[in-house]
Amino acid sequence: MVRKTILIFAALVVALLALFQLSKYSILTGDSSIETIISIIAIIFFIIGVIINKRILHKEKSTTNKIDYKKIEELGLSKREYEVLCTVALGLSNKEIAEKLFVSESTIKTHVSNILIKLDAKRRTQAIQIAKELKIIQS
Amino acid sequence: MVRKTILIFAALVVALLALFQLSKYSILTGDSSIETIISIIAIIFFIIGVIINKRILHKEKSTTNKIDYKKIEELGLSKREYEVLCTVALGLSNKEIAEKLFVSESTIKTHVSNILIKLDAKRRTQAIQIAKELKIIQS
DNA sequence: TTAGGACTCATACTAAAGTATGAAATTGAA
DNA sequence: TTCAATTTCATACTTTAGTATGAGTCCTAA
Repeated sequence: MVRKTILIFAALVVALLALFQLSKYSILTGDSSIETIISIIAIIFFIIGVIINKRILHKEKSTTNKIDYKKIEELGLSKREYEVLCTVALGLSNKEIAEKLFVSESTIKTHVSNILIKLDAKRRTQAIQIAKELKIIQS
Repeated sequence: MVRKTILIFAALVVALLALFQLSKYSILTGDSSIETIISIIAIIFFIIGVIINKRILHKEKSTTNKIDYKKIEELGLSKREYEVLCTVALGLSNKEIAEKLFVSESTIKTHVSNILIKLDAKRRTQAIQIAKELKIIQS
């Protein structure tokens, strides 16, 4: 993360120094005008600015919307319980969840009860909210 | 939207032309080295690139996460019903909502029933999901 | 092999959610 | 003012959700 940024900036400095030499050479030989050099530099650094900013924002976005799997473990949610939690968040009833996962409704009730305890929720709607706040399900 | 972008780019071109003149002047008078000029230009355009990119992405984000008030009207949800819908999405029970809005629990039940009909949902959890998909509540 | 965790299921219960119906008060626009 | 929509409330009911308890199965790590 930090190393990448350092590398990118190092590359930028090198590119800049190279451009210095190019500009000097160009002026001396008269191959191209100073305006062209400056324009190219401006465009290049404009593009670099856009790219770097996009990467940073993309990283932020991916980290803010990412599911916190560590949290799931910390809460002690089992694989099946997490599965049920996700279907609950989709708005399914216990009966529908039971059919979807090929188990009985009473099994789902047991799972949901355990989920509520582990998430410290009173209702399934509250569990959904808490799960989203804890970033353990998609918001 | 588009006009703003044109204006910004026009300003950039003007700034660039101004820098041309400055660079020429500086070289002639020997006030500063060509390296300094180029560095400044590079930094300025890098920053401009970052700012423009940030604005564009911010605009995208704000439009994708914005609440669709037209949809709320289309669905025929009344002011109070929408209010109840929001509290339901927070995970509150009918009783808690009643206390929060200073009305009886039966009133909330009536509202919720009407909300379910208007959102074509079978349960409140499903209503929350649908409302989020329709972008009429915060996701 | 065995102890514990995860998953399953059932029964019996309480609590909450949701439906249906009717009705009164309020409000805003024509 | 009057009419329609909104908001409010109640009662009686059905359905779904959630709790408590006990128990059987399966799998895995010690």
